[in-house]
This record gives sequence, structure tokens and C-alpha cells, in this order.
Amino acid sequence: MCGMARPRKPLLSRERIVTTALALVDAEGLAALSTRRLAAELGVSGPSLYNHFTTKDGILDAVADTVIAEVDVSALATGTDWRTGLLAWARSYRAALAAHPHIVPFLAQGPGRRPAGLKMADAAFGGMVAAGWPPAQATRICAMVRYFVAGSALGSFARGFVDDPSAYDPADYPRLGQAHLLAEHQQRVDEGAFETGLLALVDGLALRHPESGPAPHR
Amino acid sequence: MCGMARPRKPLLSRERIVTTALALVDAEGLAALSTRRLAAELGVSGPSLYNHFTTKDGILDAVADTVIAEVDVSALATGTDWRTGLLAWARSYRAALAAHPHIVPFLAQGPGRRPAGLKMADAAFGGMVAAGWPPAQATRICAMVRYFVAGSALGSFARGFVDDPSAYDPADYPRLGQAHLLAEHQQRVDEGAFETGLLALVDGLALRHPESGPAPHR
DNA sequence: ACCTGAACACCGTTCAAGT
DNA sequence: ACCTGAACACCGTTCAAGT
Repeated sequence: MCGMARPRKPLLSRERIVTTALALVDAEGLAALSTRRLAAELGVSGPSLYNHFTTKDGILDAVADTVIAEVDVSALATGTDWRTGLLAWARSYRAALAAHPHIVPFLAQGPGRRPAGLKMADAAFGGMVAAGWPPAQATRICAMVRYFVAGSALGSFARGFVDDPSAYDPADYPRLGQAHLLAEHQQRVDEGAFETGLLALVDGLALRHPESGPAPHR
Repeated sequence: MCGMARPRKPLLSRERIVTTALALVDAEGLAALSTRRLAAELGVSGPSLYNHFTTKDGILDAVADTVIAEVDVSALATGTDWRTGLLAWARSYRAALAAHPHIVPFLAQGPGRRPAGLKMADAAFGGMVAAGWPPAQATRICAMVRYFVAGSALGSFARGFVDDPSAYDPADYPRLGQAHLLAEHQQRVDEGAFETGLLALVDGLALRHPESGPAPHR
């Protein structure tokens, strides 16, 4: 009768859909994102979404690009030392993904044609080449940073272990006696592993830089 | 009638279900694994699966443990040099996951109570501690290897870029001019990045070992 | 242009019924 | 014990109908 069918002002926009979808995925996981549930959250009926996106995957694509757009690539600009740039980029990259762990599997399928993903790849690859890395090596560096960041954001290492001592019978797993304690130190363990690994990776790479001296041990 | 209801010999077994599920996931992805589809592949009706697993997630759990069981941890045994052990473990770990990329997101949720996952964690942690690493550092090493391996198996870096030059407009992405070529060198790029990253990581770690001299530049 | 409800071919899971 | 079909509450997506 009155508020039905088409209102004078659109109820939806791509932006509102993406924002709500990201909030839903963050709060309840990828499985909770159904078109019907998302539509309900937006106060419309399910099929309405198809006026703004051709497919549910299209929505996820836009969500993924929003997340990548949060990554700060400014430190990769020409002129900065490559180690400093790489460290800052990787930390920002991880922070962005760790804030939205549930879309990481989707995100890790690569930039494809998503603008924020391509902008990041352009900045990272360009930054490494400008710092003197041969293109093939610059590509590998971008790839290994993606591996490390995506892997660390995909799921907590520490929370992978159950918070229950009886799960780790010393007869079966003699060296996992403390494993049940990992869960409660989740953040410390995961961030420590990422940070230690990142610094080790950069030191190891420094040994391979065309104009390298010895790596700094800090 | 004749072949209906319960046959004298069970039609299904946990093992047959897991094997078929893994084959289906490998061939068509996680989304193709529905209980109805899996049951059809096994020649039974959907609900039959619930006589052997309490839930679809339980099936995936068993599939994940099967994949981890393929990882060779023998090089982590006490007595081997920790670098050699770590490299061999990480390579075997990556090979196992890369053979079944579609279950990596599920796998990366950690070992939980899965026996093969726990056996691997026990061997890796124990191996690093036996090699002189303090327990906290050994934990971090296990975590960072998981990050790197899972991230690299989760999705190809190279195939993340579309095989279409027009996707990467030089005006928008000035340094991605060759990006469309990545797809065709997918395996070389991804394996090169993993191998380079792994060696860099180990060299970087060697600088931090309690009894370390300088890292070898291989 | 942008929303609606109805409809289609799917899901995971439960359950009573068969042997 | 182990399989079946029917049923329940869901899915993603299409489409004709409304304004």
C-alpha cells in the first residue's frame, strides 16, 4: 500500500550493503552471511540485494576490497629504506586482516580485478623494485609477505589448541604438556610469532639483497 | 523390497566417507561438498551419513586430519640439525596442504583434538626445544611455520592476478605491467616464493638461536 | 529504477519406519 | 545396527508484478 515497492529514495546502496555485510561477517562469521539474513539486517527483502550486486560473491568481493583499502602502503614509497617500508606495510597488512579474520580465505584468492588489492600490489612491487630488488625477487617478496600475513590472520595458532589439559595426554603427546595454556595467551603468542617471524624474514632477505652487507641482529 | 533398508554388510564406513569427501573437495571445492552430494557419490541417501558422523563438520574434521597425517615429521627427530629438520618439515607440510588447497581454511583453525595435528605439533615443538630453543621461542617457530605454510597453500599468489593485460591499466597501476603474465608461471612463482621465504626465515632465525654463530648465506 | 512476494532447486539435520 | 523417505527450516537466485 504505502511504504511498499519502490520508495522515492532508494533504501539500499552498495556502500550500505558492504558495510552491513562486513559487520555481520565480523560478528558471526562467513556462514552467517546469507542474502536473506543480510537483507533482514538492512530492513529489506532478500531479492532486493540483486538490484545492487549481481551475485552474493560480488558482495564478498566488495567487502574484501574494503578490508584491503585499510592497508597503509605509504611507507613503500620510493626513498624509504626497503626494510622499513616492508616492515610497516606487513604490519599494517596484518592489522587489517586480523581485524576481519573471517574474510581472509576469500581475500587470499588474490586481487583479481579489485582496485584496492591492485593498488597495494602496485605499491609493494614498485617499492621493492625501486629499492634495487630484481623484478623476479620483488615478486617473490610480495608473495611471501602475503603468505605470512594471510596465514597469520587466517586463524589463531594459540587458539588452535583446546583449553583443556586432558586433551593432550602425555602418553600420546609427551611434549605438549603446556599446550592447553596457549589459548589464554592467544594474542601474545600470535603477535609474538608474527613479529619474530617478520623480523627473521627481513633479516634473511637482507642477506640476499644485491647490495647487501651483513644483516643487523636486533 | 530387496536392496533397501539395512543390508547385511554396511554400505558405508568412516574411512570410505572421508576418502570420497576429500576427493570431492579436491576436485570441486568446499562448496561442492554437501551431505546430499557426498551421499550420492557414495551411492546412499543423505541421512545415511549421520550413522557414521554426528555432523558435516565432523566429516571435515576427519578429512583435515587425513591431510595432516601426510606430513612427514621424521626429520624433526632429536639428533638432526634444527635447520635441516625445520626445512624438511616445512616442505612436507606445504606439499601436503598444497595438494588439498580447498580444506586449508578449515585446517588452519588448528589441531584442536585431531590426533595427526597434535602428533605434528608435538614433534615440531619437541624438535625445536631439543635443538636448544627456549620453549617460548619454539612455540613461535611452530606458529610462524604454520602461518607461512597455510598462507602459501591457501591460494596461489600468481593466480591471484587475472590473465588479461587490460585488467592492469598502466594509468592506475604503473608498475603492474607484467602482472598478467604471472598466471601462466603460477607454479614457478609460488614455489619460488615459498622456497626463498623459507630459506630467508631460517637464516633470520639462525641469527636468533641461543648458540648461534653467523647465518650461512646459501 | 528499485522494491516486493512467489517460486525453483538446493542446503543440514531430525526422525519415524523398515530390516 | 544401518539404511530409507518425509519433513523442517533454511539457502542463492530468477522473475513477474508493483510504483
